[in-house]
Amino acid sequence: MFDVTEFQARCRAAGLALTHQRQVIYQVLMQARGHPCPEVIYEKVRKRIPSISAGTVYKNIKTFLNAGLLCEVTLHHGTMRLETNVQPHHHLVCTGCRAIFDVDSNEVDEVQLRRKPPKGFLVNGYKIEFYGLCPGCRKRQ
Amino acid sequence: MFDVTEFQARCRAAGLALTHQRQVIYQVLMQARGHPCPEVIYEKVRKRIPSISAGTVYKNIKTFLNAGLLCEVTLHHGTMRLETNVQPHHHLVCTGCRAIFDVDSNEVDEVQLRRKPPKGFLVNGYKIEFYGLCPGCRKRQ
DNA sequence: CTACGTGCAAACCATTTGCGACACC
DNA sequence: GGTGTCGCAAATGGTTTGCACGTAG
Repeated sequence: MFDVTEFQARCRAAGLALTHQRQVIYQVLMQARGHPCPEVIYEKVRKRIPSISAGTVYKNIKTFLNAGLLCEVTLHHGTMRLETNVQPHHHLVCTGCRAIFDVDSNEVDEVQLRRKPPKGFLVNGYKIEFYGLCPGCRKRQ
Repeated sequence: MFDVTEFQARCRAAGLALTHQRQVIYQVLMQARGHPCPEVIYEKVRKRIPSISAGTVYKNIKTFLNAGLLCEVTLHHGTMRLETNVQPHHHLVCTGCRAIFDVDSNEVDEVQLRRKPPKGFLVNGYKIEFYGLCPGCRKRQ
């Protein structure tokens, strides 16, 4: 699951100091189910380091994003949804409670743009979001 | 482009009063290039109705969303990105400047989940987001 | 005339920033 | 020992809310 040695190595590779706070934040991120937002992370981290500040959590999340240790679920502005799964994959989103589930790349067919993208746009990849209702929200309706 | 009569009809159908503010907001939304956030809309509306308040714009955007006159680009929390194109379609997102372009459904292949979604999840549809760099951001790099 | 819509101002929440103190390397 | 990191607290930015007044139906 969480491998300190590997985390150390990755930090060193990125030129980042290996602080206790960072280890805990990363560990919490890895162990978090779903695709937590920074606030949730902050809450969980605070259980282990009560004195930690929100600023530190936000700063380190940004640092991890820059270092490629973390991914943002979408690129749109707003509340971040995070995941340590850096491998390309897709998402299944509940339109009711906005829960997010992972869908492996090999579970869906390859997609290709039939036409050329607009003048000069360079396409690097894509993500698919499937929408629907999770079991809980289905019952509630 | 903007058809007052149709807007009237849609408002009546949804049981909404036809106010001047609403007409201007909707018109601005329709004429807006890209996928504007509420703030941008607010700015543009304010040029025509300087006395309008941000609250009114936000309230009406919510109203339009409920009435199905408007779509949110993503379901994730945070800053809204809006579009009046209610037809299903996909997006091309610039990872540099976060600009969003539309991609018509018939420009990409149909996608199917190869495996069953998690226990009891009911899938209604999907959206594809292509990522890349727009011409402007390509130059800048 | 009455319910719905508007403007205003304050509140809210997530996130960012600046800075002095502290810890990793 | 010096740069990078932390904690704190204040600032910011987007969005929401409550309420008194105004207007569409």
